[in-house]
Amino acid sequence: MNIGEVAEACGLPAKTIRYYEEIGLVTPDRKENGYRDFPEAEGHKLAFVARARSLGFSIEDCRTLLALYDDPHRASGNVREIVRSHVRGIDRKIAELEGMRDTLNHLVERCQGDERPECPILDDLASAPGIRR
Amino acid sequence: MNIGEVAEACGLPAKTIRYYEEIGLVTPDRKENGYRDFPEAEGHKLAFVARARSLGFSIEDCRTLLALYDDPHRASGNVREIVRSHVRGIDRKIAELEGMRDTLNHLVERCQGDERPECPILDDLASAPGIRR
DNA sequence: GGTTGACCTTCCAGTCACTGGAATGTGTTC
DNA sequence: GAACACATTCCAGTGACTGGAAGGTCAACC
Repeated sequence: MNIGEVAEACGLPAKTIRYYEEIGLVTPDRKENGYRDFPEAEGHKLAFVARARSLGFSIEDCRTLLALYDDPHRASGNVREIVRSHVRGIDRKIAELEGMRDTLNHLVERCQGDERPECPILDDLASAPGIRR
Repeated sequence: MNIGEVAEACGLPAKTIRYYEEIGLVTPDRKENGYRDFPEAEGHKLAFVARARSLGFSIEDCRTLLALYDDPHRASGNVREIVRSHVRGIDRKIAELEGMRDTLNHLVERCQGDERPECPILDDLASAPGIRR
């Protein structure tokens, strides 16, 4: 399979696939003309990585997950722990974003949002702690 | 004020403050010895940016907000619209993360997480669409 | 045989917002 | 004068791509 076909199949841009080869996530063969040639197994790996990336895993996580996928003697407990740890990270990010959103919504509510310059939002940003003397 | 003092006051690392100068967010004076000298107004700007960054605004947003802060003829409606648009972006991110989390939690529930290699999580990742032929 | 156009190749640079480190200069204190 | 904290500049790296230039290959059509 050419890079274009495999890109179409797994939904990743060809550029990204070349990048994945560069960092050693996949290792396609080469045809005589220098074109990459993806055997089925490499196409599967790319689809695997595409799915894992869409679930927010880092490239290094993907590398680890791929290795576990390839290892018939893996323990599913290892996989689950990686996923759980990733979920904890996601939860932290959600909490952080919700904190921001709530603060911002409070500020938006208090701002008239008209032609006048008075603005509680800017006042809040300017009244950051520190500098006060 | 030296960079160290202003860093302490606004809670940003000195490195970050030098970077902010490089990209034109702040323009401290210079003492005879070459050291940066931050007048009070520049310290306020840094605190403003630090607060805005902690609420998730991009550097370019910060630049715009600083300009509005400095403009006595601003319309608070412009500020509010920037913030609202930022909140919409945050909401999109939260929704995306929640989707990931829910999918991952489903997978974790179905995985035994023991010594055996059978793993519904890896099975899911491997059964990504595409490639199927 | 020539030409178009789609596809492929490599390489370099840019993104965002810093962060680390090296090499060097300055200020303060003992 | 030595030690030490603080300051300076400059260069390189992070993560995960993405864009673009310059060129090679292939299939189809005239």
